[in-house]
Amino acid sequence: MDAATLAQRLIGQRLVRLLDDGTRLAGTIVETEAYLGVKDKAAHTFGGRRTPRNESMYAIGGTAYVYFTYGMHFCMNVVAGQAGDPVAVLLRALEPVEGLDAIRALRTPHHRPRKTPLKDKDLCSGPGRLCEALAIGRDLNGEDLTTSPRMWIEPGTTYAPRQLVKTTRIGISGAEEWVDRPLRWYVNGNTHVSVKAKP
DNA sequence: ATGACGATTTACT
DNA sequence: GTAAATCGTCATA
Repeated sequence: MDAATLAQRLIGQRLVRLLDDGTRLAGTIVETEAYLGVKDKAAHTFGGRRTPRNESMYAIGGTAYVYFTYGMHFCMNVVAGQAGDPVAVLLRALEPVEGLDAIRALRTPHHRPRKTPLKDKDLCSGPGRLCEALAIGRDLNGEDLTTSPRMWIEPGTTYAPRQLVKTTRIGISGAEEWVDRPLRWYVNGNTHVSVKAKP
């Protein structure tokens, strides 16, 4: 499937994470971005670049591509294409629905004390935040979401196409003519979305 | 071996 | 709004 189609279909579905201790965490996907592979200047695989880091983008659709960035955050993608076609969808925000207490704890590590308690809308509103919230790290890179006992996708809330906002992607200022391509989708009015488009 | 740079988040002014 | 935090990765040498 192409990444733009998958990005829209993932909105409303539920990302589920089962921790080793049996805790079940989950959130409804409310914001996604499509990365179109070798032709997309914003994608890690632009021009066919293939390295140990982005290797799982070349895997079959349904694989997780988890990478580390800015020296401190993870981001998670769902690979969209056939094996060898490195297109994927970045998950940018979830509306947390299961395991809120555990999620809050994961988002408040002891080495990073908080001045004020986190509001619900700040728990999973960003690609780095949602990975921290669901304990998604290196060990889940390359995970097959269609068979994994640790992380998978379930049906969730159904949103009509007209409830989705289609706009530009975030954090890709160096991508030249791809900067303005509308390849980000989010649920209109949902408070857990990371960055809203200008009205 | 080295250096520049992130598909970001947080706190502070 | 601005800036700091923080380090794995990759291209260059």
